[in-house]
Amino acid sequence: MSRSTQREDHLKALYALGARQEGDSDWVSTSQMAAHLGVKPPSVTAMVQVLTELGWAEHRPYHGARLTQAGRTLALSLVRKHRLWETFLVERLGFDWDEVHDIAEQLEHVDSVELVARLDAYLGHPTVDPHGDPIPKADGTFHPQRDAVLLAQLEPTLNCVVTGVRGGDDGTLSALKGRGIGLGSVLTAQEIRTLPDAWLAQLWVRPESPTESQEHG
Amino acid sequence: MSRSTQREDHLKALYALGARQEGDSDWVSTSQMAAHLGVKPPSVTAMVQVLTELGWAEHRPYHGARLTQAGRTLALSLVRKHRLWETFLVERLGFDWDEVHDIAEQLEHVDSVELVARLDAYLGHPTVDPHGDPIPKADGTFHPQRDAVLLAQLEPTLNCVVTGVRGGDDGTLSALKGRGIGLGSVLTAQEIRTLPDAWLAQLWVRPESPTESQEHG
DNA sequence: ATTAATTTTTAGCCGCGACTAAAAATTATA
DNA sequence: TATAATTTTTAGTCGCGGCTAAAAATTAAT
Repeated sequence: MSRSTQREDHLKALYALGARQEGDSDWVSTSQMAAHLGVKPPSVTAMVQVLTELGWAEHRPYHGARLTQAGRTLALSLVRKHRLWETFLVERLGFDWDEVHDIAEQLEHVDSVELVARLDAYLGHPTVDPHGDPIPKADGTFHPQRDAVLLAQLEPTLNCVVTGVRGGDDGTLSALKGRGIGLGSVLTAQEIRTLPDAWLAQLWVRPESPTESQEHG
Repeated sequence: MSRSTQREDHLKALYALGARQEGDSDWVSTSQMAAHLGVKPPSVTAMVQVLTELGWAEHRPYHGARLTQAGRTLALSLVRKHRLWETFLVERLGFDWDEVHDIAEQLEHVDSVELVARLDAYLGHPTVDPHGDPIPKADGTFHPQRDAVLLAQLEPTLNCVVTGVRGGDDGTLSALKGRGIGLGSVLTAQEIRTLPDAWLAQLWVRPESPTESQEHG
């Protein structure tokens, strides 16, 4: 791998752990990042200092790190690549949605703007990936998830349709598949009560009326 | 990039520089490899020793290195991945054949046997890549180039059809494109006499009768 | 057959990105 | 508020894969 892969992974971790918005309440601790990346905290401290020198992050010692605007833009381009490749793997190569994360993790580090542009066009400029997560546009903007809420926040009398899975580690994804739950799955209010608590904070759903049911294609 | 990318690149260099066949006349010098890879000879010596420890190469000091059977198998799988990705980039994403080398160079290091298998199937199990080079099968065997000869060896009265380009550096490829020469191009005997000498040893062609002409799709 | 020129290897160094152990700062508790 | 527990940073080391400079082997030339 190119030597900048590690930097990109730290940048993505910073983004993924909540440093998404501007503001002063979104600092991420080095130990959080370390846990996320599977390395030890001192390694993160060192890398965060590199990111700071590159102008991609700022670091308040003993307090945390967060992305600069430049860093956020870069992180978004990585997320974009990741989700476009996942879409390719599922829609064109026929992978299941719980198999693609590790491969996309490698593909996202391939460096070619032309490649990303052509892949995007080839896939028909998709706005969401196979997990239901939105795909940032080339300019860094999103099509936001419309009307979606986390299952934990759904009123307990409502049915819903699954529109995405937060996080996306393969363990959860294959567990969901084992229960027959995927993008577009309809969950009834009763059914929801049988689900493990851990999933309630991970499933994005679009609410429906208590009685209504809906097909998906 | 994963740390083994460098090892893979050295392995490919060893393969590319003629250590393809079994035998005792195909030793490759470390300086040859160094020039090919854009590094200095001592770096190659060190890496060749690593490959030797892994059982992928053998090294006779001051004489050269060559692949073991295991190393050759691995090198072939890299060539296979490279050429499958080139095929994808040209046939599916619409790249020109002179633009894809660097991108495929990165894609070939993505590690997933399942991905290669599915990509191969998606492309319809192609036997040659966009440069006309044969794509090794998963078991390491080739469909050999049928009836092809280098243009330098063609009898000067014969017309021919271009079936491949040896080497494949982007400079030559775009120069060829500038002259309107690509896979399937028909070259007449007169036309051939106008070509730069350097190309005669790089173009694979299938001979035709002196008068016959042929379409290509 | 020596000696000279070239090639290759060895020796020693550097930057990157991990690590452990120890020091410093912060947060929690008494 | 003073002290204890925790978190974070600093200090120092290591492996990888490059590098340069010097030594060793090979090849060429006298």
